[in-house]
Amino acid sequence: MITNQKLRKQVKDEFMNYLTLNKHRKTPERFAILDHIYSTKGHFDMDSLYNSMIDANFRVSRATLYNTIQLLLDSGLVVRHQFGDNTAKYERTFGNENHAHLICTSCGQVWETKNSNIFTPSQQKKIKNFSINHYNMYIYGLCSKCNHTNKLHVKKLERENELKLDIDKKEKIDIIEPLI
Amino acid sequence: MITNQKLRKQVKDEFMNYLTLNKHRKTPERFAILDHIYSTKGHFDMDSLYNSMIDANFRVSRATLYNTIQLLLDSGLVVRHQFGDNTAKYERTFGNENHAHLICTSCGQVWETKNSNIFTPSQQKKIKNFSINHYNMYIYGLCSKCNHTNKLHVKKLERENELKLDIDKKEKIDIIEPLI
DNA sequence: GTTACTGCAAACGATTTGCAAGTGG
DNA sequence: CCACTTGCAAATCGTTTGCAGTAAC
Repeated sequence: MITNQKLRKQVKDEFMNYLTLNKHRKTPERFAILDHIYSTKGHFDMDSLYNSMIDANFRVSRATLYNTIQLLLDSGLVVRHQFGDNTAKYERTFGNENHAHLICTSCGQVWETKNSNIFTPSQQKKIKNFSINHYNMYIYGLCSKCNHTNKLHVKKLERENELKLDIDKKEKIDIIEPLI
Repeated sequence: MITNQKLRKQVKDEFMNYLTLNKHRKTPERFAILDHIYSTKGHFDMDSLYNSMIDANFRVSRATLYNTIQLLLDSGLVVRHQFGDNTAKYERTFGNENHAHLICTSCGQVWETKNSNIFTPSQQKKIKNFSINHYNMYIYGLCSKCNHTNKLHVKKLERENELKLDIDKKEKIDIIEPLI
């Protein structure tokens, strides 16, 4: 288990290399943003990053945040997600387990799977003419709470409409039954 | 092999059911939009959908397109993607092979894999307390063209900087070597 | 010193919303 | 004929950009 202190040093070195190689300047803002991102786990958006940096008494403009996040994406230290809404979410690349995202289409909450080895090396070999850097997997469905509510809702609607769902619809609903 | 004619009828019936069940009105705009989407394959965004409907001599407002696409998402007939940029892309759910998306982080082009059975039933069982409706897989990396350009670029930068990449960086670059 | 970077505010563009007119049930 | 839906235009909101001042190199 790598310590957070060590990880922060490693990614700083990595970023330093990236900036040197690509002839970008090493400003305090850039390292502060990287370090800030790597001092917490989980997802964040630009607004929460901005607020959390201000709260930590580090004055930085939104323009600089957007500028820097692009460098972090390019250097592979941060990944970008976009779930249901139109606000981009970001996540540090290292120090997180390999995981897929579970997005509830009803309440919008996002969960993560633990240690999902969905993408094995043998499967990677199948993909020709493309060199993989990283991947994101988004699984849409209903969380247990919404699934429960939804089933009651569908039943209610069926009754109200005195209408039976056709075969296609039935198959679809079968798919979204809870998996033990 | 299902004919496109038959598929269009099926999804229309499905949409009809959805609208009935949820007490939404069956307007000509809604069915025209669905049918328009299911008469072509591939990705589209709201702007291209709007223009292509106008070209097909069907006057519809953007407000109605956004309204209707939400119903189509809710009914599961259309899926939404958001790749690198901040424009949502959409895709019809049925009549497409099960595929993952390959996104080149350099040129931004998007490819699809054919018949990728990445997500097997046994893997689905691992996910507890979540009922899966559908999933999207986004694989980021470099297409063969950009990968070639990038390797030359990195070599050039290394020479210019008289700098060897450290171990971490080396490992990372290994990952993005072409896979046969 | 030169040039890239920062911060600010204004611009941008995709999406959403308010409201009057239209139409499905 | 009621109220949901459409179309239009204005509003919204995340993100990008232009520009003047600042700092990395």
